[in-house]
Amino acid sequence: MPPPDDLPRNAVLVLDFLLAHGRPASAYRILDALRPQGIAAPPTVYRALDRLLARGLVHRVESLNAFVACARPDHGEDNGFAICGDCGRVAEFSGRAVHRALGAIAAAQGFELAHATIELAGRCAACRGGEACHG
Amino acid sequence: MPPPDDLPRNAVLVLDFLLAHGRPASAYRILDALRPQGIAAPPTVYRALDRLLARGLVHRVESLNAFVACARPDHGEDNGFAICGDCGRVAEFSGRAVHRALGAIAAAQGFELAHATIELAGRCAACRGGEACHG
DNA sequence: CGCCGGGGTGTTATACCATAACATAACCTG
DNA sequence: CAGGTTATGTTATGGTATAACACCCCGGCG
Repeated sequence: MPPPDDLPRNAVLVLDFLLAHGRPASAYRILDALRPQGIAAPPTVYRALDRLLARGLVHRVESLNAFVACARPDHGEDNGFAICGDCGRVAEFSGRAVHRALGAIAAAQGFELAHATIELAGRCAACRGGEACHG
Repeated sequence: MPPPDDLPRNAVLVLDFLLAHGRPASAYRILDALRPQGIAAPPTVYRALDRLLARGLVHRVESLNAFVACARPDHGEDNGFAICGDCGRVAEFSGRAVHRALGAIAAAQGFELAHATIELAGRCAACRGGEACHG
């Protein structure tokens, strides 16, 4: 079930902008860019982004508080980004690649690794066990 | 050169709070907690956090916009966090562990993996080559 | 002593990121 | 047409982060 192309108008506007932009953009940057097309307030942008995120057509880049068009929508869910501090472009790589070797990824791409952020979200063993763990 | 303990007063207050807190806290959460100790404005907290981050005594958790005391300051720089969506606690693991197998980490800890965020920051091959790449 | 300098701090104001809450419009369907 | 659903518009607000400037303490030094 590939993502159907029946995206609402605003989602299309946002996605087209991100694709043309070629690097991550903050929601407010998107907002400014789309004002001429009638987008006037933050919630409009965030709603469009929510749809696109749900379809896996864009990703959120946590360390930038920004959003980027997915380079390869056939990817899995847990992707990585190699974020260039100079040009702001990102190289997206599959989460499976992480199983290989994180260090090798950077080296193979000629990427000078300054900092890696790795975050897993879910539920810990204690909480899965049904115990009250908020103490 | 282990980090000397000559931390300024405010950094000590923030670090002590984070250690006692046992999980990530936002800067404003810290601010609220330390008002009784005379901390009154955001910049005070952020300055203290900057010092602690520089010494590796706390880490920033990007996906939460929050900060957590480093569980093991002997770690390397690029650590990962397994963030429990229920209790908010994080398990910190060494970046080297990522070289093993990300999936195995979650399974071994009994952590139910909902989402992984992997971000590398640095400079891409193009920018390292000295080319103008901001086009 | 008087001067200077730097680090740490305090304070105000502001910019940026994100969402709650509510109103409206378009559309399909019975 | 009535009623539901989805998308959108609008206002207001809350959460995150930093710029800019003033102040104080303390130590070196003429």
